[in-house]
Amino acid sequence: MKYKDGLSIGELAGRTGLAVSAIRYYEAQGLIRPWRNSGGQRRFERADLRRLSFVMIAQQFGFSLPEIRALLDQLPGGRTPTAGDWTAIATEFRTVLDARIETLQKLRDNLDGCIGCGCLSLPKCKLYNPEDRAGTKGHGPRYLMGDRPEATEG
Amino acid sequence: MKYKDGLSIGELAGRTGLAVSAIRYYEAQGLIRPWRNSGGQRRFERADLRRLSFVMIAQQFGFSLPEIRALLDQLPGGRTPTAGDWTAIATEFRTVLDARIETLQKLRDNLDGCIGCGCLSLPKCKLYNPEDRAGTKGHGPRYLMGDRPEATEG
DNA sequence: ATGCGACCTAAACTTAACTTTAGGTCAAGG
DNA sequence: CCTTGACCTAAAGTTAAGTTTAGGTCGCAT
Repeated sequence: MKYKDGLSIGELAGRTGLAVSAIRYYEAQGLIRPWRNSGGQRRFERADLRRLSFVMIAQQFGFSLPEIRALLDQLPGGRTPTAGDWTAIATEFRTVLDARIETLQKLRDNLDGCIGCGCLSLPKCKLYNPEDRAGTKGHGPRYLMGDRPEATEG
Repeated sequence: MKYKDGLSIGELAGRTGLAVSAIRYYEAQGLIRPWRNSGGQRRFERADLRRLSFVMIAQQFGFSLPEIRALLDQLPGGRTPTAGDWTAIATEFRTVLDARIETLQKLRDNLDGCIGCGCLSLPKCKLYNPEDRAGTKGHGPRYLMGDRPEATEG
């Protein structure tokens, strides 16, 4: 198959290491927009290799497909993205990554403090709601590593 | 209800911020082992507050319930865990955390390099299989951010 | 002793991110 | 022309980590 005709889904799968079914799923989620040839088969641009690779990397960082889609939607619509287009996204990406590293470091430091003092459950323990990730379901506050501040220890 | 009689599941839920259904689920997964009163209702030790808090923290760090269970299984069986018992687990925990932070930093640094050079898809890009988390399903290697090393860029 | 909220079990439902299956079509080689 | 593997769609299945529902029981205050 000539490059001008685009890549088949199997070729894309071979290049990226993704399963064919996963690529179809990504299309259904709006992460990628192949066109169809006369026979109804998907055809992809070479730039889609980069798009899919970005999806894979972002997933490793814990991004959900909708989040990744939001990032990809910033790429230009009418033309093949340039290195500059990708750099803009990578920069945004990096900001999130920096924040995540910082959060982990803070958590680790709190844990260090708790190892040192052996508390791990008392109100003075700093491991209270360190990150809001787990509390996003509307269940109210969660009191970590033991009792609530006003509770007495038995 | 007196403390000697243990805590009810509702009390435990109120203290930890967890849903009652979640606590029952954790029991089903072997993370916690309440006894039953004469009427068949669950009764928990106060030490279980700490156990559940640990579960919540470990989840924030991305641990799965089976992984958390493996950690908790290291606690002594016959007696209430001491601060020292918890410290041993927290130390192990910290090791994993350090490794995770280091991985993220490496990834970020690779991303930095790519922002600088604008490659983001060429074989020289370092963002190849940076972490094995995504590749644990037996799908073979995944080639990130574009083409495989031997592929020609079009 | 009675009513009501807290509790019980079992089973079905939920979401994300896919894979698998079933039944058919396309495309390229011999 | 014919076969065969790659491709198509739609729908059902999968896993983790729970929640929700349905139908009943417990326990405590009045």
